[in-house]
Amino acid sequence: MGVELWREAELLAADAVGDVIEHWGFRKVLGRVWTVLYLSGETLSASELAERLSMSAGSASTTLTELQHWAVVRRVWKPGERKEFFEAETDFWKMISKVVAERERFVARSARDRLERAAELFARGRDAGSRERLERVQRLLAFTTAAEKVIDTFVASRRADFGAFGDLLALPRSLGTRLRRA
Amino acid sequence: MGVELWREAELLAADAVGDVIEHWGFRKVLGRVWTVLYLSGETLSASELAERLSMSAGSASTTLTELQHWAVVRRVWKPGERKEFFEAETDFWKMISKVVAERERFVARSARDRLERAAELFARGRDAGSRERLERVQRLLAFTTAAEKVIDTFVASRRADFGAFGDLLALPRSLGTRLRRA
DNA sequence: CAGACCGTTCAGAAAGTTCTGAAAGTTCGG
DNA sequence: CCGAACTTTCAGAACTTTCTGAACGGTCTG
Repeated sequence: MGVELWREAELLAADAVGDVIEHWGFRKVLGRVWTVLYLSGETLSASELAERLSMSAGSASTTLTELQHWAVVRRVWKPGERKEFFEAETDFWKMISKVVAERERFVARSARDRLERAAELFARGRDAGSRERLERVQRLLAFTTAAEKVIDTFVASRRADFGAFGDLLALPRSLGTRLRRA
Repeated sequence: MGVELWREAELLAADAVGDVIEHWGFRKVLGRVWTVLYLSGETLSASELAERLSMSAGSASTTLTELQHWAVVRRVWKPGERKEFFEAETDFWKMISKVVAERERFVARSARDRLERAAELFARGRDAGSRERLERVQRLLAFTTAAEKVIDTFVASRRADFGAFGDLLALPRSLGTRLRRA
């Protein structure tokens, strides 16, 4: 009877965390599963988790593998037990630095690659449009470089300073303004 | 003839930025439209943008309104012109602080509200499961409070320090360990 | 004040994502 | 090596998000 009460509360909390996690670009269930594990304070089996969150065995398997990949959940072997058990990681820094190091770095990198290809194409053009755009795409490139630097610093020191982005994107005064001054 | 060349490059760059922006939880088109505006360096009309990115007039309208909401694009009125024109915001800080202040704060807030309701429910339970879970959900609450503080500091100073999260979630030694010690 | 022009809205279409359930795969004890 | 216990994989279903295109409403011009 007491159990019904906290099961409801557990789902409420799990869903709240699920939303935050979804907002960070992951699936909601990832947050829900982690939360149920965290609140339980002990290890749980995949089937137990599937049952508590009414999800299929398949989904539980996929979700737990993914959580493990992000180092947010640990697989625990128990001697004598056929099933595998899982426990929540509680070191937030471990979790977030893995995500930032892997995922954010990847995004920044792939954006930079593509911007570089675009820059090359602009550089080939002889017309005014290409020349102007080349200059601006180079600003975007400087921006990705700065972003990569912030990511590295963050992973190393747990701090991020966005001051450097200040006016990286600002465009030089327009031709009209320049002429007026001269 | 020169134009064909840079139009392709422009789409490449726009799509690269689109991916980054999507990764941040917005629609890809938002990034694409901003990029075309940024690279062009001048104001463009909604129809011009729709044409360059092969999107419908409806989509262009919705997208531009949303970009404006995030203060990432400005609407510019030109005397004598029937259409409205748009230009890209280039002050990165303006853009990101608006997003963080509005969106991240909202997420943190709503997660906290729901965790508080869950805590109340756990507090009502008299059994051991509820008591243990109450303690842990309180750690999650402390976490959201810390997160809200980081957000405020970030908006005010352009810097974020995640050090405080360190061991906020860590659980006390388990019963077994405690007994072994005593 | 009729018609062209422009921006917005919204129902339904299209595209994209996530989940289920069943089948195949793996491991282990007997 | 058989069968039970458990996990993984994946095709298709269910759901969610995003886009299109047509209709509407406002505004300017001749």
